[in-house]
Amino acid sequence: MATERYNAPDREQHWQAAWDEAGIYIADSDQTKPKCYVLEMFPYPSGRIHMGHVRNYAMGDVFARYKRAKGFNVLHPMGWDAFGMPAENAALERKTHPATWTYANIDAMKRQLKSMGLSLDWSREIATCNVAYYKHQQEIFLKLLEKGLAYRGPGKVNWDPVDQTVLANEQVIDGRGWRSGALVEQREMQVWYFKISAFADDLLKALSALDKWPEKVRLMQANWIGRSEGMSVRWALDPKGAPAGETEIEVFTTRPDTLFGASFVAIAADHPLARKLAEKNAALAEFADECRRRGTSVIEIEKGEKLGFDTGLKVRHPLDPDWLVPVWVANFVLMDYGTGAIFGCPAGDQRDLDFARKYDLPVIPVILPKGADAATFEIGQTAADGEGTMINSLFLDGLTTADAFQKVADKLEGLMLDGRPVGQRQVRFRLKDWGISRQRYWGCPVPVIHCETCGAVAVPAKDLPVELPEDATFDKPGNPLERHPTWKNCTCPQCGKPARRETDTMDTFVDSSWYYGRFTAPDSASAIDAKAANYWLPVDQYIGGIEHAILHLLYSRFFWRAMGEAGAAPASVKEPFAALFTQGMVTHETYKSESGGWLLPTDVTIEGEGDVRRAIEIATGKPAIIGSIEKMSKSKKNLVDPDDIIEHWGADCARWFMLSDSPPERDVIWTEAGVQGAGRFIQRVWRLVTDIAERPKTAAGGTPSEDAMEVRRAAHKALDAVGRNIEALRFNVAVAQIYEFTNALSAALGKKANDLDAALHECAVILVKIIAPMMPHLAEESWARLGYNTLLAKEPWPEVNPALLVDDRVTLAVQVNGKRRGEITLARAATNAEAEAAALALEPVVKALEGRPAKKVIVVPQRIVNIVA
RNA sequence: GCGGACGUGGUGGAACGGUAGACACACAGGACUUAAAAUCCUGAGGCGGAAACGCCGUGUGGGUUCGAGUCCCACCGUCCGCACCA
Repeated sequence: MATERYNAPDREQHWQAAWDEAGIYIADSDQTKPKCYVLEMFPYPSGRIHMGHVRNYAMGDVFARYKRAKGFNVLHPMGWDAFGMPAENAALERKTHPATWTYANIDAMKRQLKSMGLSLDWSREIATCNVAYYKHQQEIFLKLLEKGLAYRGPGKVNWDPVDQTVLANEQVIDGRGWRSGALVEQREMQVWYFKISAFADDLLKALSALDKWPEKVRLMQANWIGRSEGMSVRWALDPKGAPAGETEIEVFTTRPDTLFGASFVAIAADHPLARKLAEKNAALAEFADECRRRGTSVIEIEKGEKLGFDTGLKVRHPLDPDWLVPVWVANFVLMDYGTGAIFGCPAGDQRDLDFARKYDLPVIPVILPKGADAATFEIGQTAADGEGTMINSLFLDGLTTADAFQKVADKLEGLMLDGRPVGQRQVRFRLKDWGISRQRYWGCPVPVIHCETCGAVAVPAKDLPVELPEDATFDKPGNPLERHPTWKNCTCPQCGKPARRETDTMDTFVDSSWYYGRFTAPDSASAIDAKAANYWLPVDQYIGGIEHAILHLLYSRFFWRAMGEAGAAPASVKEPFAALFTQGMVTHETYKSESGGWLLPTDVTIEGEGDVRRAIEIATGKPAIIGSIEKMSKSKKNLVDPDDIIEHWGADCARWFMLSDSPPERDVIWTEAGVQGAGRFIQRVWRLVTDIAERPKTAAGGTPSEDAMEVRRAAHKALDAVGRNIEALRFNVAVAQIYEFTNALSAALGKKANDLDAALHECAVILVKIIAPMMPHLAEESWARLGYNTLLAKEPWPEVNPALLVDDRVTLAVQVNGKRRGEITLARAATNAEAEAAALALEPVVKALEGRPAKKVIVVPQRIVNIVA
């Protein structure tokens, strides 16, 4: 029967308008209902959405629509992470104001997102660059300042000479700015910090309760926070050659048990002692400069050698004053971890061993590994850094490494040097305070005034917000606030004298550290409405890219805690995100022209298949090179524009393809064939629905036919499986279940039972409802076609009929010695004895047994029979 | 170097310790058509065989188990993260 093709672009616009008009995605203010807060990481308004967004938001939308159908009051908001460098770069390049550029991008992207048919509550839209948002951020900042959770301090900062801005350590990649790619220089300046280190222990401990987070993200955060138990140990400096006033070196170690294996002490190039020595030692100064130039990134240091410089100074061993140990400056010792000084135990640490071998320093074995022979044990090129028994360590000999730790720690805490204990047990974290100062315009101004008399003074509440001046100039790099003629001039709120406004703005990670809270009451007069936050938070399902595993997610966890302590948010909710899902990237083949330039997928045509598959550059007709499959990126031009796809195939098609096949946490490869497949399925559903809609809807009485029962069982099994798989975000498996059910439904169309039409209608309704979260427009159109005049988007998820989930006959595999020999089909209720008898009677089984009796028969009901011969 | 993840057909991938390869893509053959597209049907892990069927098969080698893609050990490979964290 001929059916008109489903015209996706046309119907999609129709239904989007209908949804908008009905306002069905506005979250209900009734706080007595069970709630579900679904959130995808909000986008930076770059101007266009990309396929990664499509995937991210499609996933969140499926979850949100499903939960809505399950009766939850769903909050599914969207906003814009709208501050940041690109707007300022655009201003520089195109002479448009960052605000103009940003809001134009927001408009364009909002239109694109709307065309995807996402069930978003746009009434809660937030743009972080809007003063309505950032004025609250300034209030929060001042509360943190009051609590001592924000502070200004000196810091060695990473200076990006291209972006003219400070980068957090975390934002420097391979010694280069993570956005600009420029080589980063070290600079010393006064900057603003958030005291995330004060929460290190809590942020670490609370990770274990985040059981709906991926294990790998929790692990990455735990490693990032980096708790280590050790002790600080003070080494007296031998006066010979020591600069005036320098009498000791304090090191931090996690292995005080290996103290008797010490053969050197190494300090960082930036250690105060090294600096003093360098003043009078040109060679050392040169060495220290070299260390700074090399940066601190792992890869550079790894490729380079471990370098040291012998200062000629000596320190006295804390447990043996007659034992003098040389002091070196080493490039692998970092000033900002621990005390910037270590003691080297080559026998117990691989890095120290490499260093000792290179500079010919003594290697004293102090740990005898388990199973090693004391008489013959020696250290070659591999350090014994594990557990074992202490040797060559005087009073520690014979103890385990763990016992030795405690014994030596006790001893050092009892020993005195200049009236203070030589050693102290300490817990240290590698997590450093979060530097938030940015020397740029397009960010939230830090609401502080600098007065020569009063120092840094908070802007009084009545003077908030501190708004960005609109008439800044963007004709050259650097901070437009700094060079603005009037904006920074003000009077001190305390003494009234002329003063200077802080020109730093905040890191955009601050903006995204609390937006999820603002969404719960976006118009609240205070930053956070406690009642709304308590109802909606935590976010029940947060979805975003793995690239935010540490920074954004850790900052948010910290910031919500800090807001709680400062009274800016209810302290009852500690963790903002109850469940986290990190989706994989969208990848695509890359293409290059003969001359080596990257080509867009739309610049080439593909001919042939498999081994003879080749690409032709359309513009020139010349062969193009098919490259590797990579993450879609502007630089490699392997982009597919969501607009093109949606215009041609429809949003449902793009959504469906994004959810099919690849597990959501893994990368998905965008292929033309895949989209076509999704498009075909849409037409197939449409034909099915149309066919069924044209049948009479009468129900037949009497005993249901087996044909009807069969297709109904398929429907309810799919319904059950799809629900559970959406709940678990296993969209690819849910898609497969739907395909399977669709196949069963197609097959049933040709059957003739007189009660079939009623069953088919029931099945079509189920089909339409289970595809609805993924392909909402097609589902809505199908729903109407089936004769309903309500909005499907408001319909509940169907109830599973448990009786239809079980088959009355089941097939069991029959194995002999674990090898499959056949199968038997039995009544579901068959006993084990019946199953055993049926299995043993099976011809291939008789043959395999060759007349031997079965030694043992294992029957797993409804699954398998295994005969052990 | 450290930490983590992953290895299943031509491809993407399924598989509570229980019939490996569901489902899809690509492919081949057939039906419909003047033809194509669309659609429908059929086939397909490898080897051998006309077939029945047999053997092999989830990176490699061991182990646990009646039974291992799944659990354990060792290795190989690929990918990701990283701040030599003392």
